Amino acid sequence: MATIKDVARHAGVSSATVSRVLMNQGNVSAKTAAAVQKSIAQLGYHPNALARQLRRQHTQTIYVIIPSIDNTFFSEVYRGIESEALVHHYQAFLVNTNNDKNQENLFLSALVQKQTDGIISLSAAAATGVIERQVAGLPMVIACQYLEDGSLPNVAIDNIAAAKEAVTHLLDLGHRNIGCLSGPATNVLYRDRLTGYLRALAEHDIPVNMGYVSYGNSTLQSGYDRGLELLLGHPEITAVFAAGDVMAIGSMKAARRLGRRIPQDYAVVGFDDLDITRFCDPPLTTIHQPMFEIGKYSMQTLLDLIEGKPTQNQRLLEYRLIVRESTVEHA
Amino acid sequence: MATIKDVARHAGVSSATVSRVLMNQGNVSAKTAAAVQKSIAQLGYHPNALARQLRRQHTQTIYVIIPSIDNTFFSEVYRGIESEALVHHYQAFLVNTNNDKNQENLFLSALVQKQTDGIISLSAAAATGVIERQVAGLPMVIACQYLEDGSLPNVAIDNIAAAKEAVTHLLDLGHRNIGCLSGPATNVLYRDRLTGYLRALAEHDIPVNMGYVSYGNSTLQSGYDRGLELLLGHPEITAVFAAGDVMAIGSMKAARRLGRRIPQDYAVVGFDDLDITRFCDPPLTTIHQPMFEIGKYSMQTLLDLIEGKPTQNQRLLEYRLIVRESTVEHA
DNA sequence: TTGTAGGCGTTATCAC
DNA sequence: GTGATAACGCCTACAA
Repeated sequence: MATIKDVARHAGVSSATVSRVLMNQGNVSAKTAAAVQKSIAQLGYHPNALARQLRRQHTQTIYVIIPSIDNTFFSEVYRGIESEALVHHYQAFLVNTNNDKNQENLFLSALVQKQTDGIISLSAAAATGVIERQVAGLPMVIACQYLEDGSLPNVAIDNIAAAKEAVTHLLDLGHRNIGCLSGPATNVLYRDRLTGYLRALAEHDIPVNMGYVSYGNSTLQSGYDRGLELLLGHPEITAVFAAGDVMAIGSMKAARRLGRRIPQDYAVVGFDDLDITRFCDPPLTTIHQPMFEIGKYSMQTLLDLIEGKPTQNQRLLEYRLIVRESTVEHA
Repeated sequence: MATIKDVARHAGVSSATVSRVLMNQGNVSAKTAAAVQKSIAQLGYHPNALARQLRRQHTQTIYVIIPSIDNTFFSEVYRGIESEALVHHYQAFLVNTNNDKNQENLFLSALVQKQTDGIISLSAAAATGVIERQVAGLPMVIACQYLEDGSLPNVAIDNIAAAKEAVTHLLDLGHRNIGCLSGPATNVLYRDRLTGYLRALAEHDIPVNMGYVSYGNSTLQSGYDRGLELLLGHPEITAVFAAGDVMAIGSMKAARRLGRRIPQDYAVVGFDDLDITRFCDPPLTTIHQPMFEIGKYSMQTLLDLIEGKPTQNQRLLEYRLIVRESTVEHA
């Protein structure tokens, strides 16, 4: 690989001059500039980002930590991040943790070493405390999730309220035996949504049957498995609140398999409003999360952090219930 | 951020010694090693990867270029790459081009500058020639796609043969008016699948009606839109071959909207075998691609390239037709 | 307008 | 076993 010195030699100037034309920071005669450009082209020279960043002490780079790359929810959030990053001339890269706490830790530590300018994490699996110690001083924001001690800025929606609204919708339709397909209890997000579910029931004086709540892992298969169990174990259930669209869709297949018609025999409401919810049969009633905006605001917050500006520690965006055809009045 | 010098000073040794314990490369007395470790912990020192990589001239890092992060097909391929990378102590990062040729070019050049050890691209949108010139010498392999001049190693399946098999399945069921939902004609992949479609028809002496083929962009919405058009413009069509599951699923909604029953009135076959195909209604007949293996072999090929070993220039993996309930004998 | 030189944080090669 | 020291490729005072 050609270095700046090679270019300098080739153009018969000093490396300082080459550097100047590289950052086209005036102070170079048009003539030398042209010569240098020519040499650059001829040698196929690319500046070495490692050296440059080492020297400049910043990278114009941020990394996004994603818990599971195969959930389109995260893709959409990421698109928001990316678009905002682009505007500010930052390059966004991605890492995938596969929902693995160790992976997350590993990446966190790798990223500090990589001297990136900042991190946005869509995961908060690693223990609180560990995270902050890892990144010690490196700008970082959490999106969609949050740390329970509130130590890192985060942007998300109010998951408790949203879940409560979803379940209330079911209650308003007359359902009384409502199942809950939750995610791993280790995840604040799912704990919050479960809380919302419980609160909605409480407000309607419906006694809680913990046998009605099942913990999956937000895959289609687990939505199917847990959904099947739920229906088999508690056939009196007429509606289900799934704490994620992916599980909701999995559970719809389980219901079909048992001969339940959706929504007449079994109403289902999801969470997230993934694209696919408009295309499944029937289209899914769900909570819409402003994924793109979450991404965008996370990036803005991160930029503020990077630039040392004061930042809001928590930003809650608007969600809304989208009623489609998977829910209907209880017969 | 503490540097190696800070640690050295704190432990009362030279930075060379600290470096030695960092790479625990013997030649350090147990006692000093312990002292150094202690200082490292106390100062919360993390080696600066930039400096290290600059010095070492390699990064133990590879980047994967993904055309659209929201297609779970790529996620699965990526998982294969990642798992293989892990084994060989490489860190895999991701970049997303949003199917944008300029983005792809931009990233290519950014990655060269980043001095990454290698690139796996699941996209080949940038013009042939441009790509090679960009990466000039940097190990790179293409997965799922390929360059038409064969200049970069690639691993994929035989898309022509696979598409032909899918369409032949439809023909064998007695369908004669078969639509084709293709992707952008600028993409070799979709051109290949279209070729497969045409060959199957030719082999059965079915005259081709180019009005039966429609070009979408592999989103659900576009599957729906193009599917609707197709059915509206050519109601005699009884089956469709979609060159991707995502479009297939979109088109199923279009068919339902027009009152067509799947598969009785409208048979549909997809391509890829995404997870979701097992969970939609009816489950989708499709071509299974060994996504994880594609990823794994790409990474292996890349490693060979990095280590200067000889590599196969093209590796074609096994696909297979999975018949589910979205296709049935033509009435 | 241009060149010289020092340093970013490491590691590797020498000596001792 | 340990410590100077040079170098990786670049940028930026400072001089000229």
